Amino acid sequence: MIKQVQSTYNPAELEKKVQENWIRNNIYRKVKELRSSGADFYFVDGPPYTTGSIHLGTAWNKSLKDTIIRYKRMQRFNVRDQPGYDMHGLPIEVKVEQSIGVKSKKEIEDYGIDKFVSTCKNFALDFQKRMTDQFKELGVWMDWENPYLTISPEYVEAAWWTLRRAFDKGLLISANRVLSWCPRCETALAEAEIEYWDESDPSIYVKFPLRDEEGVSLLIWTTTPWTLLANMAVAVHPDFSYAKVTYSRKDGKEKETVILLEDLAEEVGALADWDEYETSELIEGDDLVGVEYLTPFLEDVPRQREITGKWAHRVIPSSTVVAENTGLVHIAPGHGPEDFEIGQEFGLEAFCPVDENGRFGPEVGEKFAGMQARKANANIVQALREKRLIFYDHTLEHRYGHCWRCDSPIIYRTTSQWFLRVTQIRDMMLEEIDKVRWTPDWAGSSREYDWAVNARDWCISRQRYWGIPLPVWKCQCGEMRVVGSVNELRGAEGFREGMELHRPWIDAVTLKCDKCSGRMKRVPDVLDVWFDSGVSTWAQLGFPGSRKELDRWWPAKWITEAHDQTRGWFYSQLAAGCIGFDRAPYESVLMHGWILDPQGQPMSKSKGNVIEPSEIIAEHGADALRFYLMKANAPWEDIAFQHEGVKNARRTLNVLWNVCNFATTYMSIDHFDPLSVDYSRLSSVLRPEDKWLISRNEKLKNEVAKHIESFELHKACRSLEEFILDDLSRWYVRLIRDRMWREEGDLDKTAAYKVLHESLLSVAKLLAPFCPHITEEIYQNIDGSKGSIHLLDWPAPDLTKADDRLEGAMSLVKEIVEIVTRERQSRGVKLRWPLRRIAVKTNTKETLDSLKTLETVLISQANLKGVEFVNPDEVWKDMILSVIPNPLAIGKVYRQWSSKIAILLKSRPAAQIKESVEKGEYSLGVEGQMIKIEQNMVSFTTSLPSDVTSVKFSEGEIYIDFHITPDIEAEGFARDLIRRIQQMRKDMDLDVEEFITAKVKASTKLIEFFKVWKDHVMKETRAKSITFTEQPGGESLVSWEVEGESIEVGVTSLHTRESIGQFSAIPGLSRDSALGLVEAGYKSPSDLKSLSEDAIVAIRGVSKNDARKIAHYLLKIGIGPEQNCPDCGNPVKEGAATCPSCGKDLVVRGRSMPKEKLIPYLLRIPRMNKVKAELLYDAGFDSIEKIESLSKDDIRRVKGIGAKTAEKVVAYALAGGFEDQVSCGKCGTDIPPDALKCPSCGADAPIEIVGEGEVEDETEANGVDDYKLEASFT
RNA sequence: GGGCCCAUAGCUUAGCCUGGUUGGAGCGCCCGGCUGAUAACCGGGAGGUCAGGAGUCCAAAUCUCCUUGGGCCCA
Repeated sequence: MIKQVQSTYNPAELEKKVQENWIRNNIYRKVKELRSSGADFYFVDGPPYTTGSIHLGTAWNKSLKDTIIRYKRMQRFNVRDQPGYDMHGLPIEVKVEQSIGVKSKKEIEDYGIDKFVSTCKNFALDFQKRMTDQFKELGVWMDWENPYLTISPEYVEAAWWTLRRAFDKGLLISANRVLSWCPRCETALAEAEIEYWDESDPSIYVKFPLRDEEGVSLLIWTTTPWTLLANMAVAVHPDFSYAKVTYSRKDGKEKETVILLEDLAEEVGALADWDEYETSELIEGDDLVGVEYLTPFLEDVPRQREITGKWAHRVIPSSTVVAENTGLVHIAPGHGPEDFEIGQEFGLEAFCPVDENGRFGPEVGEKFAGMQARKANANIVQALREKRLIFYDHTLEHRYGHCWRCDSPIIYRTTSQWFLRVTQIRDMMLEEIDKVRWTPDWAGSSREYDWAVNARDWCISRQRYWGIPLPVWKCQCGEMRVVGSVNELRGAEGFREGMELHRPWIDAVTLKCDKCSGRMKRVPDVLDVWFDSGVSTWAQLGFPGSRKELDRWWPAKWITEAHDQTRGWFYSQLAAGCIGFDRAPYESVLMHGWILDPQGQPMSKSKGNVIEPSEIIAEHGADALRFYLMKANAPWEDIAFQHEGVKNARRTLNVLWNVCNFATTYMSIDHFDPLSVDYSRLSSVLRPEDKWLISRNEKLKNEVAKHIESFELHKACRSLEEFILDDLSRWYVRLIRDRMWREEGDLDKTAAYKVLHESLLSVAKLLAPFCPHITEEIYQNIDGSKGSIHLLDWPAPDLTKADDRLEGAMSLVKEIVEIVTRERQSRGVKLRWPLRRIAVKTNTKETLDSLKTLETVLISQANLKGVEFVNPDEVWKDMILSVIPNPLAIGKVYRQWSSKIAILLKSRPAAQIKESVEKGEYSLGVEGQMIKIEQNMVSFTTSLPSDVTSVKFSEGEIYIDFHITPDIEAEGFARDLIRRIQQMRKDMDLDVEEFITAKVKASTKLIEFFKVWKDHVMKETRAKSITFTEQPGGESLVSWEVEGESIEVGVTSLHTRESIGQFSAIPGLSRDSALGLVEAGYKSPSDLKSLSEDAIVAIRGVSKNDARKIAHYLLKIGIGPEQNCPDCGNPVKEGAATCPSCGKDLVVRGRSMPKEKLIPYLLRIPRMNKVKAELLYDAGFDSIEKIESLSKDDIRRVKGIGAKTAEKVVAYALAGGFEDQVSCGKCGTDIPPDALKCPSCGADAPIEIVGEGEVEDETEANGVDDYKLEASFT
C-alpha cells in the first residue's frame, strides 16, 4: 500500500528512524541470511588504526566499502564483511605514556610493563567501540558484532605462523643494519614510520687533507657534522671529472687548494666568497680512487686510530655519487643506509658510536662522549674550525625525517634487528602486482610497482611493549626457534591455556633447548605494527587455527584503501601473502584518494583544519555526506572538501523526496495499488512521455551498474543525479501534473501513476547502495512488501524498452520549450499566458515526424494554443512573401510605365505573381495595356508576420507567434485569477480537497473574461461558486495587481472537511450524503434543525434513506423545531423567514430558496418582472448566489429573457445590488441588502412594480422598456 | 632529487584516452518566472588567455616536451 511520505525531508530524524527500524526488524541479519546461498564474495576491511575518532577520510573509506558491499549483495553475492581494527603500536603507547605521565622506556619499566600494556589494551578497546558507533552512524553495514582485532590471540597466532613461514624459507633473519632510529622512543623505525618536514641544519664544506700531498685537501659537503666522528671513507663518482683548484684572495694573503668536481669549482668559490680560483690539475674520478686522506677526528676519536682495512680513510668509487655540492661524499657506514652498503662492499667497519638514546659513547673520546649526537653539531663545527678544516659553512633548510609519533628528528644507527628479506621475493611480488586488478591501473603498474622495486629488506623488530611479540626464542648456546602457533608453546614452562600472548606475560614462557637442554628465552622485541595488518586476510579466517574458512574464502576478492597504503597495507599484505602463500592475498584493489581541506591541504590537528564527519552528518545527514563523497570525484582522486557540495547533495536528495511526496500524496488519495496494474494492461494507454521515462529509466539501470562495476562511482552518482533532477523532477512530474490532478480515475491517470511508481522504485534501488537511509524510507512508503529495500535484487535493465528516437525527440521538445521560455522572457510574456501558436520547421522529415508524436507535450509545456509543423522543403505558410520589382529590367521594356508597374505589382498577391512568373509570365493591365512580367523583372523576399519571432534550434527553426487575441488575454487573466486564488487557499492553509466560494472585484473587461472561464476557474480552485461583485468579502480578502489591472478577491472556505466530520455524528450517514449536505451549505447537524425531512431529501446528493436517518437523528437528540438566528444567536421558529429578535432575514445566501422567497429579491433588478423572475428560478437559478454568478450568456440561454435584461441582471449583481444597503423610501432608514422590508417602519423595500410581466422575445435586440422599475439605490 | 597523480569560470567540475561546430554543468552572483512537490522549484544573464611556455599538425583544452603550483609515495 502506498503511504504518503512526511512532507519535509529531515535527514537527522529520518536516518535515526530508519536505523532504529533496521535494528528492530533485524534487517541486517535478514539480508545476510537472504544472501547466504549466493556466490561467496570475500571483502576484506583494511583495519583503521584505533585513534578514537574517525576523520572524513575514514568516513569516505567506509562509505565506499559499504556501497560496494550493498551493491554486491543486491547482485545476490554472499559478502563476507568482517570489519577490522588495527590496535597495536606506538601511537597508543605514546597516548598511554601521556596519560600516565611517563617519558622514557625506563620509566615505563619502573611503572610496570604489565600495567602499561593493560592500559594500552583498554585504550585500544575503548577507541574501537567509539569508532564503531561512528561507522554505524554513517549507515555502514558490517558485522559490527564480530570484528577482527589485531590484538586477539588468534590474530597474534596468524602473525606468528607467517613469521615461521618466513623463517622456514630463510626470509627471516637477524642482522646488523643501519636504520632510522628514534632517540626518544628508543626504537628502530621502518621507512613507513618516518615523516618528513623542513629542519634547519648546518651545511658545511670540510677539507680532508691528503696524507701524501701537503696543502691539498679533498673537499666534502655534509649536513650531519656529527657523523664525521665515524667517517671511514670518501666516495667519488668514477666517471666524473674532478680538479685540483686553488682559491685565493686579491690581496694574496689567503689561499686554499682543494679537490672537487671541476664543474662546481666556480659555484663553490662564489659561495665561500673567494676572489679568484685557478685549476691546476684535472683528475678523473677513477684516478682519485685509493687516495688516502686524514680523517678530521683522527686525533680526538681513539677508535679512528684503530681502524684498519684496505679502504679505510681512502677515496672509494661509487656510482651513487651525484654532481652536486662538491661531488665528493663523506662515508660513515655506521650512520647511513647507503654508506652502510658501500661500507659492506669495501669492507669498511660500520662504526656506530651512538647509543639508543642518541648519545655518543666513550669510544668517541672525552671531548664528545655523552653528548646528544645532533646537538653536538655545533661543537663539532667549532672543533673543525679550530683545526682549520672548515672551507665554508652556513645553515640550510631541508627536508628531514622525523618519528611519526613523537616528531623527534631521526638519526641513523647501526643495530641488530630482525628483517624480512623481501628483496629475496621481489620478483614474485612484482609478478603478483601484475596479476592483481588495480583501479586505477597505474595504482598498481606504476605506484605499487615502483614501491616494490625499490623496497628494501623490512625491519620488523621494535624495541617496544605494545605489539605482537616476536615469536623468536633463543638459547644461550645460540640455538633459535621461531614459534608458528600457540600449540607449539603448550607444555612449555610458564605457559597457561588461554593466557595473554602479549608482553610481559609471554616473556615468562621459556622453552627447552633441543641442543643443549638449556632454557630458551624469547627475544624481547615486538613486531612492527605495519606487519600486523599484513596478515589480516587469513587471520580473520581463524587460520592457522582452522583451515576450513581459509579454503572457502581466501584470497580476498576486493579491497580498497587510500593511496598512502601503497607503502602500507597494500604492500604489507603483498609481502606477507608472498611469504605465507606465494601469492598476493587480494584479487582487486581500488585505490582511493584523500579528503583535503577546502583549500586542498591535508587536514591535520596541528593545522587546525579538521572537519568532523559527525558535524556534517548532524547538519545534512549521512546520506548527503555519502552521496557527496561518492559523486564529487573519481574515487582515486583527492577531494578538497566543500560544505557546499554536501548541501548540494542534500538538495538533490530533497528533490527526490519531493517527487516522492508528490507521488504518494495523490497515489494514497486514490488508493493506487501498483501491484494490481502491470504494464501489459497499460501498453495501449501509455503516452509517449511515459514511454520516454521508461526508456530513460532502463538506460539508467544499465549505466549505474556499468559504472559501479568499473568503480566509477562518481559517474554512477552523476547519472542518478541527472535522472532525478532533470528527467524525473523537472520534466516528467511537470508533464503528468494535469493527469494527477484529475479527480476521476481512468487508465490514463493510472498509467502515469504506474510509470512514476516504477521509476521511483528503481531509482530507490539504484541509489540504495549509496544512500541507504532515504531510499529505505521511500521504499517503505511506496512498497515495503519485502521489509527492506536492502532485501531487494538489483534491477535488471530491459533495453528493449529503450528508445533513442523518442529520447532524441524529447530533448528537442525540451530545447524548443526552453527557447520559447527564453523568448517569452525577453518579451515579458509570462508562462501563464498562452501563446497563439508556434511553427516548427526541421531539417529532416524524420525529426519532424518524431516531434509530432510529442505535440501535446510541446503544447502543454510551452503553453501554446497550437503547433504548426513545417516540412523541411517548405516555407511556413504564414511567411509574408513580397515582390521586389526590378526597375532596370521593367524600364527596358515598358519605359514610361515602369514606376506604375512597380506600384501595381506590390499591390498584387506576391504568391500569385511568383507562381505565374515561375511558369512563364505574369500579366498585368496598365492603362488598358496588357503588360507581361517576366522572371528577370521581379525578385521575392519573405518576411515574418508582425508579432512573430523566428529562432534557430539544433534541428531547424521555430516561429513563435506572440500575437495576443482577446481569447488569449482572457485565458491569461483567468489563469492569473486561478493562481491568486490558489495562493490564497495556501495562505489560508486549506486542505487540498477543501471547497471554497470566491468573490471577485475587477474591471468590467476582466469580469467578462472571467465569466468565460468561470467553470474552469471553479474547477481548478475547487470553488463551489464565484461571484463578481463590487464588494467582495470573505474569510480572506486580498487585492492583486495583474498586468496593470487590479483584482480584489475574497475567498471563503466551506469547511467541508470539518463539516463532513460533524455530520459523521449521524449514525449510518453515507459520505456522499454528508458531502451533499456540506455542499448545500450546511455545516453541522444543528444547521438542519429548520428543515423538514422533505426539505432534506430535496438537497442534492442526499439519498432518501439518509434523509430519514437525519430526521431520525435530529429527533433522537432532541433538537426541537427551534433554531438559532445566525446573526444575533437568539432562537427562532422553524421555517421563520425573519428572526423575531433582530429582524434579520434568515435566508442563507447560496442555499436554494423557495420560489416565492427569492422572487421579491429578483424584482429589485431593473427590467425584471415576475414572469422573467420565475423563468430564471425555473431554469435552476434558485439562490441569490447563483444569480450573482451568472454571466450574460448564461442568462440569455434562459428562454424568454433577452439581452437587455441579461445585461441588467449582470450589472445589478456587479454593482452589488444584492449586497448594498438601500435606504427606506418612507423613513430613510438603511434596509439590509437582503431584507425586503424596512426594519424601522416595516414599509416594503423601495421597489415599485409598475405592471405585470411579459416575456421578452429572445431574439429582440433592442427590447422596449415595458416596465419602469425604479430603485432608489445608487 | 626520483616515481605517480592533479591543474578548465569566484568555487566544485564534464570534455582529454580516440585532436575537428560557438569548451558543457552545478554552486555562488545578478535578473526574472513558477506556486495543489512549497522552509521547495524553474528559466535567463554575466563570468573562461582551458596554470605558463614551446613543439607537432590544415587544426590542440585534447598529443609531445619544458616550467610553475598542489597532493601522495620515496630519496
